[in-house]
Amino acid sequence: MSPRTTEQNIEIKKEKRTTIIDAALEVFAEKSFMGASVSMITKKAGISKGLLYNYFESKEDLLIQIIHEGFDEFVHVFDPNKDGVLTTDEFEFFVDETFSLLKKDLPFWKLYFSIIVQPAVMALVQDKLMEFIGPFIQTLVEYYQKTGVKNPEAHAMLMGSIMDGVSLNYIMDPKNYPIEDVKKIIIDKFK
Amino acid sequence: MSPRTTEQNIEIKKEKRTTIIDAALEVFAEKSFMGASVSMITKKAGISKGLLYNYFESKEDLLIQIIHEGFDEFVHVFDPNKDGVLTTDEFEFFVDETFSLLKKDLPFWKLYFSIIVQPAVMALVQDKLMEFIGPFIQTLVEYYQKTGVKNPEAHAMLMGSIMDGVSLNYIMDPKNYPIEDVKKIIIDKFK
Amino acid sequence: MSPRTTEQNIEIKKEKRTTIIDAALEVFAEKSFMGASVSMITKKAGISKGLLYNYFESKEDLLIQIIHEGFDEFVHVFDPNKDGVLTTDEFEFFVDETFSLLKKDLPFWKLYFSIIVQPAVMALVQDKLMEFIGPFIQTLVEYYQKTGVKNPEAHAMLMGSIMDGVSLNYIMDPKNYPIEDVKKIIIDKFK
Amino acid sequence: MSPRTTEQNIEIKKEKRTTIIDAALEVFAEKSFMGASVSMITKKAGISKGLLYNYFESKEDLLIQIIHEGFDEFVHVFDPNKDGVLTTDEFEFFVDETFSLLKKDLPFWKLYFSIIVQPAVMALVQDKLMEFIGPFIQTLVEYYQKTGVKNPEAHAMLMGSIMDGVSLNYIMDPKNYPIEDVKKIIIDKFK
DNA sequence: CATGAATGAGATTTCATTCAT
DNA sequence: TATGAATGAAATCTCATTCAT
Repeated sequence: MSPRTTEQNIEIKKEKRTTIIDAALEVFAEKSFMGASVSMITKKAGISKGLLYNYFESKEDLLIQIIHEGFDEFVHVFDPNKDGVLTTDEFEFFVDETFSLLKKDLPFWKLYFSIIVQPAVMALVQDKLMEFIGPFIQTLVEYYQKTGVKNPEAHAMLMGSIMDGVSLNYIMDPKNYPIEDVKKIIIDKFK
Repeated sequence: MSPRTTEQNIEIKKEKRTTIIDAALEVFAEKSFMGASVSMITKKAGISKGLLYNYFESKEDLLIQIIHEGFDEFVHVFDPNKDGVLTTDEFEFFVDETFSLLKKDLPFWKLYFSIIVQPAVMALVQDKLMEFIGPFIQTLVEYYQKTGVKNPEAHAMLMGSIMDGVSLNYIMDPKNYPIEDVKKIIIDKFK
Repeated sequence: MSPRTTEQNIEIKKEKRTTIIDAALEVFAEKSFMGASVSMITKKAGISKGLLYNYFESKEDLLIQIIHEGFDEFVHVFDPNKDGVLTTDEFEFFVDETFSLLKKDLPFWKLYFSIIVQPAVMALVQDKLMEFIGPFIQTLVEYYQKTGVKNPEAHAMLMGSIMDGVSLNYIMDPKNYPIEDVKKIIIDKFK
Repeated sequence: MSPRTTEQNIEIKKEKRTTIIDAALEVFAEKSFMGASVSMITKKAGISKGLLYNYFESKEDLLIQIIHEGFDEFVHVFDPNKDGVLTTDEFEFFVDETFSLLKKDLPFWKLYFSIIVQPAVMALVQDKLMEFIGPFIQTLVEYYQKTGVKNPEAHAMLMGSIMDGVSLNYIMDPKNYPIEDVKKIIIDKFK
């Protein structure tokens, strides 16, 4: 039996880590952070309880890492224009891309919404979320400044709220929510 | 000598019940249902743990009663027009009234949003919520049918989603959210 | 409103006391002493919890008084012959009377059997029970000495055990237990 | 380094399970099911409260498993003749074996008697008990039919009651109960 | 004499986390 | 790296008892 190479070990670790995160995401989405137990997660991941603690320091740490990585990936994917100022076409792309990302990782966004409505849990990931949401809103503010509406800040806030509201309703019932029609109306009215 | 009269006891019960519900609402709003403990609630209410169970059968029962009473009151207050069809003026009133109610009972609506994103908790109050949300959406659909837009269902869904999104953002930071400006934009664009 | 006379008050107290004991007996019989709660008893008796403590010092005291009174009454009724020595006819009467008493107060005897199999509860009423059971067995020993069997002590123990065994099975299912036939066999074989 | 082997874990589980059951049996025998607390059991077993729930779903489940296994073992040991019909010699063996089993596991039979006198607890194990007691009585009925007594059913019931009564008295005070002499009288009179 | 709201200790149960292997 | 038995703190809930009225 030759020992595993370092590369193989790293690969194995990465895969197992992903397995755990995926399982945790599903359980968190269903039960929320407080309602999910470590047992549920390890059972779903098909690993022992002890092993989870080789990868994450605690249940809280697991949550934090999930959120951090989720948003890092999000920011990576979602940045239509490096300078942060949107053209009208980019605004359309922006709306489109947001809902497209939603579909790709429903459990993550379910977790996101369950976190933001729980101050006690929100505190754990507040910084990371702000790091992401801040520029997002800022980009919108600048966009509406450019379009010349009277109250760009309120427009940006509303637009952000709409994205939240539509996302929230979509993830609760993706099958029946008329996301495409809704998207068209949004773009039509808010571009 | 003589025992407390029945009237006195009823009065005591009513008041204490309200005390408990108010305390529970605050704790639920802060920690969500799963994250709130009965100890936290009774401590905030200034009573012993045991006493809560003189008033509510269980923590679940407490939640259910809070939700039921909250929505019963809501429906009582919020009914712009008995026939369920809105005029444009009533639509304005409708938007206005929604946000006005929000302000009156922030903890209740925080609880509401923390529930709808937790399937396991949502199941406990699903029926009651649907009883309330169904007609709400239906009223919007009928309104948009009357205004003659191309896709009234999608408009209604979007409008409902917007109310959710704005409410969600408002309750998370009522001080800084430009609710009045946002309301004007909504009415302007969606009436 | 003239005040109640002392006699009336004593009468009322006695009746209420009986009401409580009867209720307690039923609940104890169904749930056993440990499984019965004071609430169950007061509910069944139709009184407040506080009132029970006007009549009995504690749940334990209630049990003790029930047992004491039950056996005092039993001894009062059940004493075929003052000198404690049975004739054959009296032996028949003795068996007959035992089962007859059983029928008259099933809950009491259910309680009795649930107590004797619980050392921790038995300790509370041990003395009273022994006060009653001792002479009972002694009478049987003397009877079998008189009949000239080889081992009167063992006969007496067996006879006592039989009375227990039959009683136990009878109270568990009075409708279906062939108590009359069984009695005949006992008298036939053990007189 | 390497985790415990599956065999080791199975071994540990089996032993600990036995430890818990033995402790529970002692506590149940002393306090009865309702009067025994999980704390008492785990303290006697020398384990933490939490661990009991790795082995049994609940206190009720613990009781049920004890009863099931107890009777399964009993039926295994106690089956004088496969065809279920006793000869006179087998009847003697039957009586003998019953009391012999009693001696081997006093706490179990104490538990048994404390259960049958508590309807609320009896309900939990009713089925299992009937599964065992039914054939037992049936075998006796057939035996007395064969001996040609007038009322075989009553004889069988009485015989069952006697076994109960003697057992009950024996387990309450094994040191002083003249079990051998009593056995002889039973066999003499009821064979 | 009578009520039942209230308490607090303790019951059953859950669960994040540790650790021997 | 991986296991899962084990812990202990804390959760939900029960209940005998007290006490203001």
